[in-house]
Amino acid sequence: MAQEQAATSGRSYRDPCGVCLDCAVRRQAVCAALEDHELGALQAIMVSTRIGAQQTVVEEGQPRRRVFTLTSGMLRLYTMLPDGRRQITAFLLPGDYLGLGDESSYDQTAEAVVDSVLCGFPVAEMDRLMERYPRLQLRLNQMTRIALRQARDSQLILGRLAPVEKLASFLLVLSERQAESGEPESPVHLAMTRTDIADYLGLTIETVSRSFTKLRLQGLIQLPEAHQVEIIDRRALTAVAGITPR
Amino acid sequence: MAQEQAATSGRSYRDPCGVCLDCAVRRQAVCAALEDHELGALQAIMVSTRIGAQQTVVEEGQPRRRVFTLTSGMLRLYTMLPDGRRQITAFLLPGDYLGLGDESSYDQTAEAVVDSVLCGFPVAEMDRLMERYPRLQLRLNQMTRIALRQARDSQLILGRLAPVEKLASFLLVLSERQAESGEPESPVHLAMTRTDIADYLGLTIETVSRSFTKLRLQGLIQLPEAHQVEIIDRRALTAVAGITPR
DNA sequence: CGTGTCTTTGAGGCAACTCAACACTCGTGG
DNA sequence: CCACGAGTGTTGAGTTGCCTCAAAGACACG
Repeated sequence: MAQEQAATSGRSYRDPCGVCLDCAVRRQAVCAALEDHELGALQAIMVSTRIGAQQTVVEEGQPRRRVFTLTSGMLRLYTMLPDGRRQITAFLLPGDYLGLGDESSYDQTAEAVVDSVLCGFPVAEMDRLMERYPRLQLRLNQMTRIALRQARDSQLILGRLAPVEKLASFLLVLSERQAESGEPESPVHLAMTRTDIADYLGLTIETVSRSFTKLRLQGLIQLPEAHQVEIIDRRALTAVAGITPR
Repeated sequence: MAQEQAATSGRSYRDPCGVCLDCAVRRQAVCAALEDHELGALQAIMVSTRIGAQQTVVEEGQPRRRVFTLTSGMLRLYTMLPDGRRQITAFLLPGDYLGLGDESSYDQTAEAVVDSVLCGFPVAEMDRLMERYPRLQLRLNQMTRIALRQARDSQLILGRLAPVEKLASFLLVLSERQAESGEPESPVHLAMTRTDIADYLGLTIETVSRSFTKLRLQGLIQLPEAHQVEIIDRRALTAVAGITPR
């Protein structure tokens, strides 16, 4: 396992050039709740952080002092059992918020899947800001509700779908999220490894690999590279998934 | 399947005698956020509803017009696949709130496991009340965060635990929740059927039954009745569960 | 060019599922 | 009072499919 190598944080700094106004996730993240002229207040408490792939952002059990918006890259959120079994509960994409479910301490570990950039906010100052701008609070609640729905979708996938169905629905969700970010639906880019996918879907890497092969042999997808999935027959893939992705 | 028999609501009425002040879940439910003298506002929009076992409270897809606090009994929240496979994502106990994750329409079906009593609130009036009492809003957000954490715990259980481990952790969680309600920890009362447990843990009823037998033969539990579980060796049961319940 | 990581594929075993039968409880009605 | 049927839970036998173990290919990096 490579991700145990480092728990160090990346370099932090007041972002010199990238202002919130020009941010790539300005319309997706928490900040979407604020008007342009209100952004300064958020930017004043914001610290931009770059983090390398496989590095830990926050660790389960640590005091929850900062919350984050992911602006680029990808994070995995996971819980680990004493014997090493791991369950990834979510992949965070740009615009997503880190710290939604946590109370006084983080209850899951967050690691960067690839090099990522985060906006960090001190919890205390964020709380003050939410009192000042109630819409910020409302937006955060909405994002928590969305996360809850996603977690419950995941429960269905983990509990009742067969391996191929799990993978099909996973690919469709990724495809949808790519589309939401303005990228094309079809060549789905898998930033995570097969191990990550397995630990997200409750499978072994071998079963994940075999499921990819099955979908490929059925002509539903193509795999030009291991991390590039071309969706050939979306309708059939949806049928295999058993569920209509939200 | 018996639960398809009825989608009718129980009788609704302004509760004549039971006032919020004397409510059994006054300190656990949303209303815990309000002072005694503020309760009247909540009670004014509240409609108490009795619902029989197996009856549907809200159905997936319906417009979310009312939200509820469960005051007695038990609900199951579930999603169903077109082919009949079912995943129960949560069991709601007295004090729990129904409608946390939903936006404009319910995204899961809620059914009564046993005869239950609910406090119903029109969404529009509840929203107005939350503006008037910000603490109500905060409390609801906190409950959503708790639900999110529970859903993520469930993801771990579904994705990475073996059947016996799943059942052990399920029993421990129920035991804990009983204790929170002031009841004894040990004879855990299982209001739901084996089918419900199976659909919650991602197993078949036979595997659930065999797992009960395994725990019993190992001397960790006793089963005087099918719905009564005496926890004999809590430490060993926790070890089997693999996780420390929150 | 060797080393390490990641992915895929193959072979075999075991555990959970499927199918089936039986025990038990609880109503209902003869 | 007992026979009967429906619903629920347990147990057994057999099968399927996922996991385990193993190996080889692909690729990046030093």
